[in-house]
Amino acid sequence: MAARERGHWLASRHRGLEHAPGTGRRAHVSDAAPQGRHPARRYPPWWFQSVAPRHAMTRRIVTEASPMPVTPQDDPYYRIRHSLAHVMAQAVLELFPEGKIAIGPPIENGFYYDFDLPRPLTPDDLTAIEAGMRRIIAKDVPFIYREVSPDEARALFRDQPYKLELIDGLAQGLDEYGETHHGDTVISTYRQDTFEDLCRGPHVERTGQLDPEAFKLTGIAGAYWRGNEKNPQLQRIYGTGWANKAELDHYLFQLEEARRRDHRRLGKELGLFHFSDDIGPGLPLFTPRGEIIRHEMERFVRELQTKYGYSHVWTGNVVKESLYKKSGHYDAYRENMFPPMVESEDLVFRLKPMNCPSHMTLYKEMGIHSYRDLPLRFAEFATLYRYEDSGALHGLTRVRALTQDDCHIFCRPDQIEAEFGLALNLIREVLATYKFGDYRVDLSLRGASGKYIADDEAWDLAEGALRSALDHYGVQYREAPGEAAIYGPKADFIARDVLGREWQLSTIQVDFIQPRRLGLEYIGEDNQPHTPVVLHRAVTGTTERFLGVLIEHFAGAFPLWLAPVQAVIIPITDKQQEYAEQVRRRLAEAGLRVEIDTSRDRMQGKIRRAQLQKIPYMLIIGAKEQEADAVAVRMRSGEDLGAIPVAAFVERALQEVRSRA
RNA sequence: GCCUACGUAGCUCAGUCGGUAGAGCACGUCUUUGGUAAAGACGAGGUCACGGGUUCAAGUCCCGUCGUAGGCUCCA
Repeated sequence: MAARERGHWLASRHRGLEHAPGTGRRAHVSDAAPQGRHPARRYPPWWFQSVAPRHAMTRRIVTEASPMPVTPQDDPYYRIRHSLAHVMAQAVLELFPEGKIAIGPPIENGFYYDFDLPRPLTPDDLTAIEAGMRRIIAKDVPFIYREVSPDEARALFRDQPYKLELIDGLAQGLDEYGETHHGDTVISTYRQDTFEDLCRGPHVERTGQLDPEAFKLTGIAGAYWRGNEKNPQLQRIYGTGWANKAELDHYLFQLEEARRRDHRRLGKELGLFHFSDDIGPGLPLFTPRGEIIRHEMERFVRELQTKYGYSHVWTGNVVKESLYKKSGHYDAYRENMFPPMVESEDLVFRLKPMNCPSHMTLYKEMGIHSYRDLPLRFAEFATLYRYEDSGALHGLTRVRALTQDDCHIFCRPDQIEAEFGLALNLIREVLATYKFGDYRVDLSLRGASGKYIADDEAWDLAEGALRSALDHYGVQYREAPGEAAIYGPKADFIARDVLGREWQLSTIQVDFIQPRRLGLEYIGEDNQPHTPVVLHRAVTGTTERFLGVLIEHFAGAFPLWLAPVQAVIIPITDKQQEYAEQVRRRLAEAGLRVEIDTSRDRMQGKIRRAQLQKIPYMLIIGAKEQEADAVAVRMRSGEDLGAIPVAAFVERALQEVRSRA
């Protein structure tokens, strides 16, 4: 059903930009059924994969063609987790002897197994299953390997339809995920105790080698057989498994830390935004404090864009539906647009789900363009509206009203490399300011499939330009064949936050197709009309989503320039009220966001509240400070700077704001 | 959209076998005027998401709707 499958030229054109860059949430290594065609990823046990699969899934917006399986070579926990999956399957079958088993691989942090069971599982079942697993472990039975012929395998699993399907695939040289398998296919099984499973291993030698205190079943979820929504939905049980209890505890602690940083929780605690049933799902409301952060974020990108030679345009929020019929979005994107506003049969409007048709229309309306006028860089911070599936909504990171820091660069083919480099620099500066020091770049290229627009010359030109720009700026990148947009290659910037979770933030895409389709032109040196190239580019992606990421990245403790309240004045007694107001006015006039805590609490209470609100500076004012025209500065870190003259504090704070430190 | 669970005061949560609703924080009033993470007392605050149903009686049981959470799918 997806346009991409129909091979429409627009189908993946917006994968990134028109779709909030980075909202793309593709399968993550730990969750979806492995597809087995990605290179193995190596990681130490305490690296960022230590975040729970469930969290990782919602947080890691990494663009992967398909999830990468954990493989025995690169994961010391493979045997433990794979063995736990088998033990769990045995425990489940002991409870449901008629249950059907599907697949159960090890994943980051643990394992899962998919079942087709006569009734839905409940959390109580998990407890019973865990108990069953411990009994099996206590038996200390061996894992026994054997190879079988396809016919033997079919006989062995005659009551297991999912296994039979796997066996048929194996017999045809496919692996267990239906992918082409390299080398000879050997059908093998592992048996422990009463449970024998189709499996290539490896496993631990005996169940007794599994620590009964080092695993935990973490959740029940629906999952489609082989990840295809047309297939029956199975019940998946997730578990986490480690070498010992200390490791499990460490992992659970990290989960707790991730929960503590959850932007939905912090957004509420810090009073930044709300969702309301009266407004609608996926439509966030920003409080005065939340709006300040949005404003500062946009102001920062706007300032930089201006410095880099971008101009800003405004194309509104409502567009005639007919434009999207011309651009092709109507067919490819209709499902994700809010329903039409019908004035008459010939006059139908839509809320704008992406900027590019509007920007390209503006380009045309502005008259005939000379090659000398290019590049034209149209940036915009308009809010777009997309009717996301209800099940896809998630806090600020997946919303139905999203504000992109979007830009369309109209240029000549020979300008692509320079424009790419310009965008690259801009992105690097922005990410550095937000303290995303660790990021990587995926260069998404054409794959073998036929979904790409055929124009080898244009593709080669675009790819060459991207490569040389990346090389020129010394950016390391990983090639991702088959990940390009249909109309051209792109570069996705994947940043890692302080917890090591990855987020696709920025993206730069090269589009040779849409400008042609919408009839854009410029007059070349040869006095002939030419079609410009359009670069789609986003820096932080969308304000909403990036704010969600920032909240988690900073755990709500924003740097001074972003902090909604930069300083709170804490008078020790009522006698300092007047002086406090005087100080407040001086700071406000200097451009600082400052409040006085006028509550009747004692100083300790006011400090506590300011700490919990993660306000960068607490300015304590008592008789001594009033005497000295000073404030006693306590920082959010707990550090006490002692009494500082008001003017000196203003200077210090302004410097910190200006440098966006 | 699909699977499962959840929805009780502004927030975080308790509420047993069906018998007219509870705590802490926040909020208000009063007392306390304080030196770096919570002073004390009193008070107000709920159509138990919404709509049906069963029952003498529903926060509690059943059905539907909406929303949220964790996954799956999607992400053009």
